[in-house]
Amino acid sequence: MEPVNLKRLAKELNLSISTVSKALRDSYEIGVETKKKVQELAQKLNYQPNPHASSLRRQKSKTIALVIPEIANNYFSLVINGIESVAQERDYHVLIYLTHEDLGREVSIIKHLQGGRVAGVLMSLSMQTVNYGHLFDLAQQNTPIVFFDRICHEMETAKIITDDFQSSFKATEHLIQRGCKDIAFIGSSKHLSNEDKRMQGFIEALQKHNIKIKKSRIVYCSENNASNHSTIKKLLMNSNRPDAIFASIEKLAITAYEVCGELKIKIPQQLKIICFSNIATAHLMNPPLTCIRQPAFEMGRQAAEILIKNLDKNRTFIPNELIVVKSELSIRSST
Amino acid sequence: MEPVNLKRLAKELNLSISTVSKALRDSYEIGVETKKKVQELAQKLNYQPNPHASSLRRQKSKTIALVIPEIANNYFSLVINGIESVAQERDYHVLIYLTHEDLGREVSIIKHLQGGRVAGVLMSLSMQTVNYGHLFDLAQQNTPIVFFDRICHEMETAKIITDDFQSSFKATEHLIQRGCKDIAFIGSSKHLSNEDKRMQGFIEALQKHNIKIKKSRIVYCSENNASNHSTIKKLLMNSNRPDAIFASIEKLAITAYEVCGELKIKIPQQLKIICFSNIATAHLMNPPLTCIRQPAFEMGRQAAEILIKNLDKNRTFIPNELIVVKSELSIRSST
DNA sequence: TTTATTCACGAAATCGTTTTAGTGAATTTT
DNA sequence: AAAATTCACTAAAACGATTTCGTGAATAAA
Repeated sequence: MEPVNLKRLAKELNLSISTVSKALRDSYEIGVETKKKVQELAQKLNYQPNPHASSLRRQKSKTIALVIPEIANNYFSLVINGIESVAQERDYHVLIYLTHEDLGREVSIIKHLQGGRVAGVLMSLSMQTVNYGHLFDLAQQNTPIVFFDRICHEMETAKIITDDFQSSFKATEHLIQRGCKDIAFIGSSKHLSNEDKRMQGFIEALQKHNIKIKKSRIVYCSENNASNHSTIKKLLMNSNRPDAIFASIEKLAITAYEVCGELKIKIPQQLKIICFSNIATAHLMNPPLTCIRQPAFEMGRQAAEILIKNLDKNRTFIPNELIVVKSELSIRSST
Repeated sequence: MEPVNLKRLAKELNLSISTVSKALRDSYEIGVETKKKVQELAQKLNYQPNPHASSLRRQKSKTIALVIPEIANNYFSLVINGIESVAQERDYHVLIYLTHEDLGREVSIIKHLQGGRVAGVLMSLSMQTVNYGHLFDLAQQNTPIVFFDRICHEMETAKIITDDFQSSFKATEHLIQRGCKDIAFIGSSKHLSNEDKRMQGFIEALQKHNIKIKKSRIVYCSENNASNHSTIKKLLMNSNRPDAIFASIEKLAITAYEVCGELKIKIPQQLKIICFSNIATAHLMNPPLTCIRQPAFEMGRQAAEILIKNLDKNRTFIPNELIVVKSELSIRSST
């Protein structure tokens, strides 16, 4: 079966390849009659331009890469929804890559992206990412990166975050108002930009209410579920355990629920739990989980929109910009 | 900054482009000394072959498309995890497309894929997909499709499913053993392959236990959450409501939980609920949800493996094959 | 010693599109 | 009437990698 490409269309219409190409892009150089003929035949034969040829010639592709730590995660799933909705509107394509919170994989993925496979990158850093050499390399090769949620402050580009500090502050105050005097903050990684803000918000809220900050109440977990479980269990088995847990990510709150089940600790009577989360069934949990809902979809949309707008303008460098989308506190029975 | 491509490497080493190309692919035509030199320089300059040029020339790309109905869904998230793990091993890239359960979008996405953008497609049909013209078109253009979960029986290719009939049968028997005499089956779409199997399993289990099958107890919902809510509410507000609900998908079970909350129906005392689901917090729900866990990750892996294996062998047609991966019943307090 | 074969490499075509630089003919301007 | 401009189109050169077909030199076989 003969392929349907420009050559085929040209031959069939007794025109040159360039005429056909221009006719399809509605160029002023081509007569209206000819244009119509070409477009009709293209339609009829269901001509689809070869994206590789096009990308090669134009030195840019209508493809962006999405690099995220994991996908079995409500936040990132919703982000993808937002990104995909913009991509589909704008006729862009989205490649997906998972780092699994592993710096090695992140580096290797970014390296693969250096060949010009994609026009731009949307990214949320892995927990382990402490230096940004690979990202600077990519940017230097004229592939712009837009960060969301777990951003890289050191790079000049657009970054979409939520109001981590404010939300964390508010959440902590909420716990204090509920009578908590000894709150533990459980974070996922010392290196992440948003973690840091969340911790700061937590600390400042305590300070404002004259609650002493104990170092032992700030616990960092890892990307390993089993070790997180034992870390939290150790925290809660102690005779003077905290009266509340503020988990910076959903996964840790879930682990905390599990540990409470094992240790027969009653939520919220003996321990209140709050966390940043986009879990869809928070209101159906036992007890319903109070959470700070991040505007995941909106963050995905904004990140994609900024990146694509710049790409469409042939900008290879994206101006520094920090966009903050507000999170929302949903108070439920766990606090 | 000069780009790092074959021309650049060739110039720097005083070799021809073809020699460099062959050296990098470890061709027998090139001397060991030269090979080493070339590979070292490539390493040093961090040469990354241009994927578009390569794809254009070879008339195939190391990219596959994943077309799924939605992503904010635990099943599909886990499937992606499986697919991505294989893709990363095999050095393939994954484009992601969402149909949002909409046939129009599905058709448009598949059409876009006809230009040879991808070497193959992994797919789960939308709820609305009743005819398969667009898919046959794609297959005819030598782009193989592997289906998973929501498959198209009419096409000759590989299909990965779970044992929907068996699992459904078992789940129904479980409800019967728990004393249920009037079970309602809530399905998501009449058109889906797996829905049908699940319904069959449900019916045969009832038949085996001599329970009369009432047509009114088989309810079909849609892709619209609000209308599903009122459908289920209507079912449960009735004075002679069923004593159990078997939801074919997670979303419907969640809606059922919500309706029970509104109507103050106690689960499992007044109504038992069971469903196909991959929700990570099923054990933390109130009450913990009994569910049939589909082997999502494994299904994703297998689908990707079959597709990629065939692509690597330059096969454009994938032999008919039906692979069944077993689901697992997790009994919890909701039944 | 002559002929074949292997070795190590290069020239050039090719993939399908885009784009620059024309080219005659028709039309308009001077 | 000559010159300039517009119109509608074409030829051909990219883009970067792959691959076929050579080609001289060195080695092996006759």
